[in-house]
Amino acid sequence: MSGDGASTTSEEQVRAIAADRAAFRSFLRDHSLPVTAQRLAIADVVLGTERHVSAEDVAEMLRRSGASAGTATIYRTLEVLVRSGLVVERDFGEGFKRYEASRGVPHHEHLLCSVCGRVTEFRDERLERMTTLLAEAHDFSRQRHRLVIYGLCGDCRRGAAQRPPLLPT
Amino acid sequence: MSGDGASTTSEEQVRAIAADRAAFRSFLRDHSLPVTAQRLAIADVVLGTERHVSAEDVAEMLRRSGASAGTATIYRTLEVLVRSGLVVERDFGEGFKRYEASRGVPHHEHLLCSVCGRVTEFRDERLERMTTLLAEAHDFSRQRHRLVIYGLCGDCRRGAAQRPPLLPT
DNA sequence: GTCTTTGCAAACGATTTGCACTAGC
DNA sequence: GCTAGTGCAAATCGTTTGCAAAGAC
Repeated sequence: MSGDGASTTSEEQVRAIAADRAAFRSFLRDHSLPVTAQRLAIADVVLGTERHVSAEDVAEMLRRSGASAGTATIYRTLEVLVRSGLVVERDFGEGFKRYEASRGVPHHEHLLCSVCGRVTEFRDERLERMTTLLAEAHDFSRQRHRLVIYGLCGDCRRGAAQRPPLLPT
Repeated sequence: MSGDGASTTSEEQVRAIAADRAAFRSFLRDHSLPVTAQRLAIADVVLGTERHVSAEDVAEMLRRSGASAGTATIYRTLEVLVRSGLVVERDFGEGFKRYEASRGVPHHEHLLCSVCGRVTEFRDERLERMTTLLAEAHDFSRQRHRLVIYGLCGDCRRGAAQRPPLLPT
């Protein structure tokens, strides 16, 4: 589980991404949904990055890769990706949604850098248990929870990256 | 710290609310901001409830109390209230913001009922410490955090309140 | 060929802003 | 009276939807 910045794409990740792409094609077929060039291009972009991308990021990344798709198509395809379970929708209270390849990874928390917008993930078992107990203590049945820690990432604290979130390579 | 539902307004709360209203007037004077009827009406509504209200809720509550203010004024006044420190802005990822009287209460977490929209607050010291440590472990300087636990409140679990969030009395 | 997707443009909901008018102080 | 606030309407932003043309199977 790594951040949004450095794209240290390991052998293993390459395999995981390829698997996800194949899974999406299967999902489309299994649900009798046409496999269109746009859907594949959008899936490639979202499944191919570690980043937590916005719909606008996706449009930008498509443009860079030569492909393109209308705004409506991007949103509609992101919805399909979410339904397929390959992508998770996130709302960090920034005024827009972000989408993250789920990679079959269990629930995890997020650190959001207030300066560069970089998102880092981490998982903590104690937190899982704690939220269940806290909910119970207040007569709630916990369904899910969301923890976001806002702060400065290492780079920004050291004055390195004062720039806006870098789009992926 | 109680929920949004039952308005068990205790003696102490009445005093706290009165104090907040006075504090807002002082804030306006101290900053050479005109004390207008609209500002006071909006402050009364937001400071006078335990609920986490949306801008629309405020409009509705104003209407009920006989007062009224344009949408723009509501948003502009909410901003002043937030700047004064008497009110805190919240985003639970619902597509709109909520505002909560801060009452000088320290940071706390929220439980949000997926059925009736009720919000319950709680505070947990371990969580405060834990988030700082978690951030450090990932080379982040923690500024603040936000935890929301989504689930079913007791009433909704028992099938009691299937209705939308009740506006306050 | 039939049925779904696509893309554009219009529609949306929450929030913000421009500007003539009104009200604090 | 001078300055700041108010209200309305228009504008904005992210996202959704209607609909004719285009593409998957």
